[in-house]
Order: sequence, then C-alpha cells, then structure tokens
Amino acid sequence: MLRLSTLLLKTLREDPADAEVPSHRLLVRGGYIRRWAPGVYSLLPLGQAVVDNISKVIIEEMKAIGGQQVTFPALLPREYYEASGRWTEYGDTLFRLKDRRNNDFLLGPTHEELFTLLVKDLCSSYKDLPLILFQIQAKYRDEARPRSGILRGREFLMKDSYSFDVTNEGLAANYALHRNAYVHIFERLGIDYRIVSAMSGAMGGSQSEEFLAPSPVGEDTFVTCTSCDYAANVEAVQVAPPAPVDPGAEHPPMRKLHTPDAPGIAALVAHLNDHHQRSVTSKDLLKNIAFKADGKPILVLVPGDREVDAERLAAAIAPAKLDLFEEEDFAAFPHLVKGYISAIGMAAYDVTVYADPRVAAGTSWATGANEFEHHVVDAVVGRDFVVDHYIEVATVAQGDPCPRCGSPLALDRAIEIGHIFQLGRKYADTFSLDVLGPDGKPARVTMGSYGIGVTRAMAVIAEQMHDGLGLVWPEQVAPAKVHVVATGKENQIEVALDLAAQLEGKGITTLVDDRPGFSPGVKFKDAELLGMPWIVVVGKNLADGMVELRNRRTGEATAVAVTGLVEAVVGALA
RNA sequence: CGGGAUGUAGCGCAGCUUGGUAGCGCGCCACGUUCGGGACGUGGAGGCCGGGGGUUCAAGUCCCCCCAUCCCGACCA
Repeated sequence: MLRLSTLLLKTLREDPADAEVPSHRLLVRGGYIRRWAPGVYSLLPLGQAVVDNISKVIIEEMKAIGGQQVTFPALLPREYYEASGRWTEYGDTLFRLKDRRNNDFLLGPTHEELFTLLVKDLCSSYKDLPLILFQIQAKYRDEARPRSGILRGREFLMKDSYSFDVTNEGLAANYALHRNAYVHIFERLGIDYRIVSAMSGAMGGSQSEEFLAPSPVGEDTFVTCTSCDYAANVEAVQVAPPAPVDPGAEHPPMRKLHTPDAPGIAALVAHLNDHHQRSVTSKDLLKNIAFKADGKPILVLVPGDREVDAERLAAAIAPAKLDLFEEEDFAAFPHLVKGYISAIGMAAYDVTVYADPRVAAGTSWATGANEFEHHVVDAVVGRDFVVDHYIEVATVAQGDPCPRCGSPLALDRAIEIGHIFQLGRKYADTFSLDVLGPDGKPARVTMGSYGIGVTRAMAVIAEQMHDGLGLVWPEQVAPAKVHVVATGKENQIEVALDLAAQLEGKGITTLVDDRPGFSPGVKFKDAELLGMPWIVVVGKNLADGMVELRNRRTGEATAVAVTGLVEAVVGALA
C-alpha cells in the first residue's frame, strides 16, 4: 500500500518551465521523475513503480521465448570496443573516461561486443545453441541534443537481448520469436504501435524492423500505404522503379543559358519561366548536392522537389565516411561551382555520381553548368552526363506511390520504442565466434540484437495516455490500480486506510491519500494528475455508508456501498 | 557545431528601460478556523539576483568575458 502521507511525492501545481512535451511536463509535475542534468533523470518512487511494472512485463515475455536474464557492467574497458571499431565509430556519442592508471574506459551505449565474447568464452558446441540472453540495464549515449525529458536521455534504461545461432534459419526463428514477444509486450503495455521496415543498408541486407509509437512529438517519420499493409521508416522506403523511358525519344540538344541571380532551385524555376519561355516546376530541375566520401568529392542527384536524406546517404556509401562539401572544398576543387553544380563532365575528374532512381537514363533535366551564373537545359542522362550508381537517398513525400501497390503513401511522426535486427555474422566475424558443428568442423555463429527502451516506453505511455487533467495510466503499468481519496473531517481517513488494506489483500495495488488537512480540491486534482486508473472517493457520503468509484479515463462515477467496494473494484478490473 | 531565448527563494515569475534597503503567487513551518473541486486568518523560515572582471560613492539593474539551461536547425547549393 502506498500512503501519500509518507510517500516521497511533491506534485507541482504549475508546469515546469523547461518542459515542452506532455510526457515530460506531466511526469515532472506528478513527481515521477526529477532532472539532474540534460538527459539525466532520477526515478522517484512512483516513477520507479512504473518502470518496475514495465520491466516485469518485458521479463515475463522474454523468458517465455527462452530468454535468460543477465546483467552486464555499464563501465567497460576500451579494448573490446576498439576491436569492433566502435571506440572510433561511435564518435562523440560515446561517454569516455579514464581510471586512476590512465586506462581508457567507456560507459556502454549497447553491448553486442561483450555478449559475443561471453558466448565465445562459454559455448563451444552447436549443442549450446540456440541461445537468447537479455538484460535490463542503463545505457549511456552522449546525445548531441537530449530532449523531451526521458524520451531522449543520455542515460536511459534499455532491455537489450541477443540471439545466437549456427544457421540462418535459426536466426530467422529467433527473430520471429522476438517479433512475437514484442507484439505481446506492447499489447500488454497498452501502447499504440506499428511495425515498420527499418533501414538495413549498412549491415548488408539483414532484416530489421522497428516498433514505432505514433506521436506528434516523435522524432521518426514513417510511411504507411493508404490501401495495402506496407509500412516503413522513411529511411527504409524503396522508391518504386520509375516508368520506363522510351530509348528512341528525341531530345533537343543541350543548351547553356545565362541565369544571373538564380542559384538554388526556386530562383532557377522563376528565372527559366520568366526569361526563357520554359514551363518548369522544381520537379523538372536536378538538385546536385556535393559531399565528400573519405575526403573525395561525390555528387548526389535528386529531382529538385526532393531533399537528400543524409542518414540514408551515409548508410548507402558506408563504410566510407560522409562529410559535407564546405566552402574550402569548393575553393580546393574549382570544377564544382557553388550554386551552379552539375554532374556534366565529372567523370573526367574522378567524381562519383550517385542518383535517385527517378533520375533514370534517358530523362531530361535542367541543371547547373559548373560556371558562375549559368545553367543548362535539356541535359539528358546517359547522353550528356553519366550516373555511376543509383541509390535510395531522396526524402519521401506525402502521396508518393507505395512501392508495393502504387497507392499514395501517408506520412506520420512516431517514437521508436523497439528495434529488432538480424545482425548476421558481423560481430561473430570480428571476434571469431565459432562453435563446433555436428560435422566436427567450426561453424561461424550468426546473431540477432533486439532492443526496447524501457524508460522511453514509460514516456511514450504518458505521451499517448493523458488528458487535460493529467496522466491516465493503463492498469498494467500504473503505480497502483486504485487511488483512494479520503476527504472530510470525520473518520474518512480510517475508512480509506481500511479499504486500501482490503484491496491490497485481494492483490490489488492501492495508493491512498491519507494526508490530513488537505482540502478536497487538492486531493482530487492530485488524483487526476497522478493518473491511477480507478479513483475511490471516501467523503461526505460515508455518513450514508457510501463511497464513489470513478474511472479515471472515462470520468464515469458510480456510488457504491462501503461494504461492497472491494467486490466492485474486483469486478471493474476484471 | 550554428541560430534564438532564458538564468532572481523548493516551483512559477516580476523588478533591469531610468543604478539607491530583494519582491509577488504557490509551496514550506506554527497556531486557529475550514473540509466534495487547487479554502482562510495571524505569525514565521527561506536569496552570493548563474560565475568572474569592470564602471560608480553605490550594481539584480550599466559594460566586458565566461558558464549553464531550454527551443529550433543540424547540409538543401
């Protein structure tokens, strides 16, 4: 039983000044969490209770698919991350520190390395596999911009699990088990979610799916088809192949035009239409964007109404390191003229040209001329310039055709709450993780990794389930199922405590507001802010032997005899 | 890393233009009244005005530097 008279809880009447999104505002106001530094929070007693409830659901479902729980250290020596290359790859996002002997350590951002090494240490036969290990543990990532309370923290609680198999079929089976377990977990937590295809490029065709919770404050964007069941993160959308181009089509010869004051797509559209009797929109122009791949200039071509998604590009050219083309790069490489960039003639300078599939061979474009204040029109792909590689890097827009069925795609924002990934043999290769197969020969192990943000799930639930008065927890995660409010100056507190004890006796977690001297208004407001699914009011009707049972979500209230309260609650929860 | 905003009591804020004894609301403590929608009275506790330097007889207020926090952008030629 949680008693408000002694519980460490101070609710705030006003919104904290630094909180914008609802989950952050309400969790701080309700005394669930407290901030210490950007992206670093304490869980107070009620917050801890929520996290415990979420963890319990996750642990049950992970064990149901044969997962074995472990706990790894968060403090890790550099050498293992050096071996996998992530000491460098993670960059500034990695928290690094030194011990007294000046040895490098890090705070673990995720644990593939150590799980791989543990299995290498302990498992030497195919008979030891398949194996699923998981932990619920704090992760550390020095995010460029932590935000939105515990939605994106620098320290956060995560369930991470890893599967180990000898065969690809085994990996696929473990992946399917996890996918299924995640469905159960998010259903039980009452989270509204979608499963979408995620980016798989960098890891080489491995399958990967994300569990996304639709939310206006989400940082991810995903598409869903308006008619079939296609759903994907925008980063993973595959463009439908462009309509075939008639190879025999005649195009007028390429012409160079003087286009003063027309750098940039919008200015060029206006200039061509006003001064050259063309009828073009941004779609007909080629957007040429220069980057550096391992220091060498590359060009990326997309239609003028699209943007280049740098994340997708980075994944597409990995492991080459992607950088922007800066002022000094233009100065050092005068063949590319800022504002008038063109792919024409770039083959001579060893500049690799990447293009979106819409920039198909035989299509005709207006583009830069690599000459100050000049553009060209009627430049034809394959005739006037060459595309070296086609890659998926253009941003996706509302209404784009579904790659599966061609119907328009819808775009929505969401928060990533889970990610399941067929890693394959990447880490097994790094650490030479083999087991002996039935044929007596070593077999390379294949792995999956699977994550759920536990503290983020708490924020997501708050985000999806609140109203103007406060939080509205689902029964599975609420710190208590019932909040008993005692108002009045008679024996209400005694009766409330007695009812709470009876409810607890039935296994129903109960929070009771037994604070003396608080006005009824304060107690009602707090009960609504804190968001337990059921509120029992022990007040003035006690004189008639009655109390009130309210549903926090619907606001529905019914009068119940004190003697029948426990039974009524049991019925309501069933 | 760039742009914007903000740092004054536990929380939310005013005071800064025009320098002159540190304020308000909530919360907190004591006593009394009140008790179904954030009650009231009386008395109280609580501040290095983010930090450093400067100007001045005098700085929360003016000037310079630094730090921190929040929001937006992370490139679009």
